[in-house]
Amino acid sequence: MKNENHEVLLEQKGLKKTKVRMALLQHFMGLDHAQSYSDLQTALAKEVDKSTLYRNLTSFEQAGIIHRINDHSGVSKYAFGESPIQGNEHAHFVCECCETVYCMEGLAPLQLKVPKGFKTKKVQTIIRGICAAC
Amino acid sequence: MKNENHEVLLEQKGLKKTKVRMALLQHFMGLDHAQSYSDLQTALAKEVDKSTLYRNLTSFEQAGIIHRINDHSGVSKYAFGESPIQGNEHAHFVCECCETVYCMEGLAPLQLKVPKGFKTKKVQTIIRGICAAC
DNA sequence: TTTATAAATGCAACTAAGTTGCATTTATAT
DNA sequence: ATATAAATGCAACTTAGTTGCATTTATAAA
Repeated sequence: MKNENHEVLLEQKGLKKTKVRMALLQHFMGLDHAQSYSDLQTALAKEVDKSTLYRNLTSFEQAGIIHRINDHSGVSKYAFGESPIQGNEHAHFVCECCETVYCMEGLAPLQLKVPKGFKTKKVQTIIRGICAAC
Repeated sequence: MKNENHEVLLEQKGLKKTKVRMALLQHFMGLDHAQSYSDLQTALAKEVDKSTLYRNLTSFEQAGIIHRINDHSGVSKYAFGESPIQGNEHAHFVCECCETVYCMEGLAPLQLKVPKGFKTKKVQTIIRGICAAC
């Protein structure tokens, strides 16, 4: 991916093109699995301030550039692309061996019957198993 | 539920009958929704030490008395009964209005196709919507 | 009933995630 | 070139959850 693309993306979303954001985009695109805050902190060689990082994750999430995933590990993870609960319906796969989280695109959404009085809006699915790398 | 039942349950699981545990069981049984640490801390009038509470939650979970639920809120919640990923297969319903988490018993587990190299072990489902109380 | 002992409790100190207020810096539109 | 709104960095904070250790308590055995 070229820097050009990142700039266009940020502009589209009305976000200023800053070093931290360019580095973040660079890092997210081309990754096939989700990143925690500490993964990101480690990956972004030039130390980025904690609050700056979190604020950018929030901005990106609101802009639909990334989505936040809760995988039962206790910490949020973030992956490129829109959220499954708005727009891009997909499931998440958590490897029980390496704890890596992948987005599984194109899985049929499921229908579940709920008790009287309850109204389903969205269904979120986490698949646990062993990933291709393990 | 009588105290008798709680005592029997603890004995069955090889756990000592203590005040904190009896109070916890008392609280969990008869509830139709999940509790966070802070819910529990508030509910157990007689202040219980944080680590004692967490340790008991862990013991109860290991004994299959309660199970831990991740509802995307960032904090774990706990509900009476065995875990859906061992034994008691069920989905969790999260109310988008009041954030209450309910266990939905008897929902059919589903088959999802994953990419080559990935192996599914368990599927966890969170249903988001509006609950009967809202 | 007393006593030994292993487990449970309470406390303090800690880690790590995530948030907030504020002063400074920087990207961008004019 | 400059004004301005947004982004950054910093410090201080909150809350979830954990750990080590000394004390207490439930229970089983004498």
